[in-house]
Amino acid sequence: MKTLLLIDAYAMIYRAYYAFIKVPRINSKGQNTSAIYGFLITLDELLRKVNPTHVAVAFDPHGKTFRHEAFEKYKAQRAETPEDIRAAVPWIKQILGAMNIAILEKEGYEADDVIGTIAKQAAAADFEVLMATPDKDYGQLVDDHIFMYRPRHTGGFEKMGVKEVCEKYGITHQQQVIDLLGLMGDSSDNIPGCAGVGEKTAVKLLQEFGSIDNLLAHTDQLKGALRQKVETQREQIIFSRFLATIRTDVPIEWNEQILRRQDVDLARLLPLYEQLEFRSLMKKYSSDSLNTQLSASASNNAAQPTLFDAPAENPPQAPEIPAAPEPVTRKIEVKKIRQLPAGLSVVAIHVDSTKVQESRQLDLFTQVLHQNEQLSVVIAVGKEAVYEGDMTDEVRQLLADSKVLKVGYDLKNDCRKLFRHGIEFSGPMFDVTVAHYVLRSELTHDIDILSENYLHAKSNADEAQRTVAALQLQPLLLDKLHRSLTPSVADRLCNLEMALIPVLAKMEEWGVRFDTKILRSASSGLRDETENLEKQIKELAGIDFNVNSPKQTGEVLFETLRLDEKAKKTKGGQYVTSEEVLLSLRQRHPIVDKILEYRELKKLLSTYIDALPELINPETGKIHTTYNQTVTSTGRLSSSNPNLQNLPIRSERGKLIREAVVPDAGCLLLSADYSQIELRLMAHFSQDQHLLEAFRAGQDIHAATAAKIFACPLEEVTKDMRRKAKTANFGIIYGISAFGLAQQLSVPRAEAKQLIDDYFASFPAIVEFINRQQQLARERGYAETMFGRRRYLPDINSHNATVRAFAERNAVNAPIQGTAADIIKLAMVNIDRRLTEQRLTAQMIMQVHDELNFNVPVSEVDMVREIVVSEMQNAVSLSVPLVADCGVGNNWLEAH
DNA sequence: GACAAGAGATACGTC
DNA sequence: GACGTATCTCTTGTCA
Repeated sequence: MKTLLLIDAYAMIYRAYYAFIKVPRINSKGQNTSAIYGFLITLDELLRKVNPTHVAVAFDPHGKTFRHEAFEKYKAQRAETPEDIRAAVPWIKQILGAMNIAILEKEGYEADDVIGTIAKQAAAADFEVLMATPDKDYGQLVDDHIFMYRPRHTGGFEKMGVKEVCEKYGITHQQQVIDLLGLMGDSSDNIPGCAGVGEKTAVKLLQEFGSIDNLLAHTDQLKGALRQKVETQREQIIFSRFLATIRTDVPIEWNEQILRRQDVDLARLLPLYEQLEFRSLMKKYSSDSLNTQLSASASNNAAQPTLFDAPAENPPQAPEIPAAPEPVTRKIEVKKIRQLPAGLSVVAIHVDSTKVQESRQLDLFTQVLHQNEQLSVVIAVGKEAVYEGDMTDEVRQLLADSKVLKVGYDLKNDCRKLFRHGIEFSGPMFDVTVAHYVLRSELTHDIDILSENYLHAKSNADEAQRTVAALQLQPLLLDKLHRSLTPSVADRLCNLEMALIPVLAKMEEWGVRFDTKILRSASSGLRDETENLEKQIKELAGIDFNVNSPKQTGEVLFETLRLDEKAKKTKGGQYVTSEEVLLSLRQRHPIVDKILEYRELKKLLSTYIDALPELINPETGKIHTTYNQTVTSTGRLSSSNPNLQNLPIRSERGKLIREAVVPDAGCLLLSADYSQIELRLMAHFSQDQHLLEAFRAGQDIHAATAAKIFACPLEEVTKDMRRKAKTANFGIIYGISAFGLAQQLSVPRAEAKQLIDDYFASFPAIVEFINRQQQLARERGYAETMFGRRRYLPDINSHNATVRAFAERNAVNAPIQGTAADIIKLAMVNIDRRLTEQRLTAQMIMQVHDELNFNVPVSEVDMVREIVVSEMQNAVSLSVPLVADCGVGNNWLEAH
């Protein structure tokens, strides 16, 4: 059998060169011979292992190829070939010539086209063809006679036929390599592919659609981001496929003779090796006769270099580097604060944080910027502050002056820093990000983006420029708010949010104390338990896998153990392994319960027990969360770093974490939460008589609902009836569907539907309320809270039923959830004021949507309780009582 | 090719 | 319905 070895020269040279990159081979003349040496080593290994009867090495020509003509930029952005590689090529060609190995190079075509064409010709002549190259695109050429011979990074080569290529890439036909590369691209071959699509996604798409053509014809079957990517990059994908396609019709004549392997011409070869100082390679040929040849030819060496003196390729021109633009430094005039013009009413404030962000040392500097006759004051904190001047009494007065509007863009943070230094910062303030949140809660409120959108300012501003931008944005946003919401509504909402800023700043700054002993002692025990469970899970599965990986867990449950033949899949094509699904499989296999328990413990450990102690500030010994005032679209706050609004409470083991939330020494934790605030609002908004009565009578609202739905006396309501009524109540608030309700209750869809029908029949006023909210949203394009806070719902008139239904649920939920948020915010502002007025040292330290928590000195408990409960209950007046329950304890769990 | 960083998906904690 | 975080998986850029 005749065997033809075809080598892709550049691909192998690159590979060889980088193999020596750490310890390059430099000879005594300073020449880097890594590429040449590496290539020869590889060539030698190939010849020994394959022992071909025929061999050829293909090079890319210098000029343009047909691909360049199709696409000008093709390979334009490819990094310049390293000079050492350029210089190596003429040497390698000389050496190949001395070895009598055919060099293939065809103008207008790349090496892979030449190899593709010759390979097909050779296969037709009954050769076995091995193509030595690391490039993936050669996969498309393999057939019964043609194989890839890919270098393995562990050493050696892998012979790949049709079967191996298909297996490696997860495709069914080797020709799909073209489509695969067209989608995933190939950086080494400069094929762009579809950005954002890599190997995994490309394989998935090909498995589903078979080809690029079919994929592009059915992009409507794709979802989300992927669809976007594919649709916007249609042309690039098609072009990438073109680039990835190797030609097999290059006009070259099949000439078996020149490919035949011949003896090495040592008389030519050894002098080359001598010059390159490849002593070890020379030894391979050492024998007496060879030595004679060597010494005979050595005398000719002087003439040899001339062959290479004129390099085939010109060295690359050093690209012209444009001079870096001079950094624009704006000299900022520094003035003493006492020079402030009289009658000033608006000042922009910013506490600088560039130098010493978290310093708690008292060392303040101020700077005054003039901007359009208005003023902004930049206060730098820390010893290395860049600004001149001292923290004067004038600045202190300014910060506390109730006649000066303080404008800024992250005033909560500024408040925190000043508060930390005992400097009062109060009275009218205007944070432009918060104002913009009131205007359009669903958008982003980043100061740079606001500046860009409303002031057409350039991005990458520094803090001083941002402060000035805030000053300019203030009247603009105020005007927009007044026009959009009416002045009275806008002022009321704005005042509420702005008044909340220093309250939140204090809450964050005060922080929450955690008993780390409780957490640490729980940690080791739970870790043992999870490790134990993990072992058991793997034993039950019979294989080793990562239990933390939903993907692998799904494969174990539904492929290895075959627990459910019709298992649900996610959008991404994986098995759903959510708690809900697992609960339904508990009876099928003992592994299910183990996984559920493992997940519960793992969650507790990684999200809370092990994470929280890390977030304790060493200076204060407390955890200082961040309350985000501008993220939710409903008006709620959110909490992050850490999120203290989702500490566990439901599960037995989770309660331990709330036990770790403790007051300071000499203090108690006081916890007050609104009772059923959302359902009370529902009663208020809908004026449903039964609900109103039940709340006025102080009944258990879920039991009362059950009595109504199931048409029985209150005394006869069972636990299960109450549970269903409770779920239905929440479902109504969230605008849940029959499907969702069925899932929540794990009852058949029909039963859930019946429950909803009964609920609506029992509470017709609620049905009217829901219809009214949705109708209003359709007409106005937004939903609105009692305080006038808006949530815009552009999707309410969407033609897509799913999208529209989501907006419709929001139309009901947003006013309820949002009004509850408005109410507790108002209560927070009022409580803070009362505590200050009465000179109490109790600290409001946490807000969890319908609940407030305080660190209270024992002596103040009664007074604080009275203030908190009355301010919460009297924040607004509804048609039903607004009830706040209050408890006190030595930890959060006890206080509940 | 190995590695790190970032993005997206999945799951799950709260109200 | 509203969130934030941990983890895994995949893509991409960087350094060889």
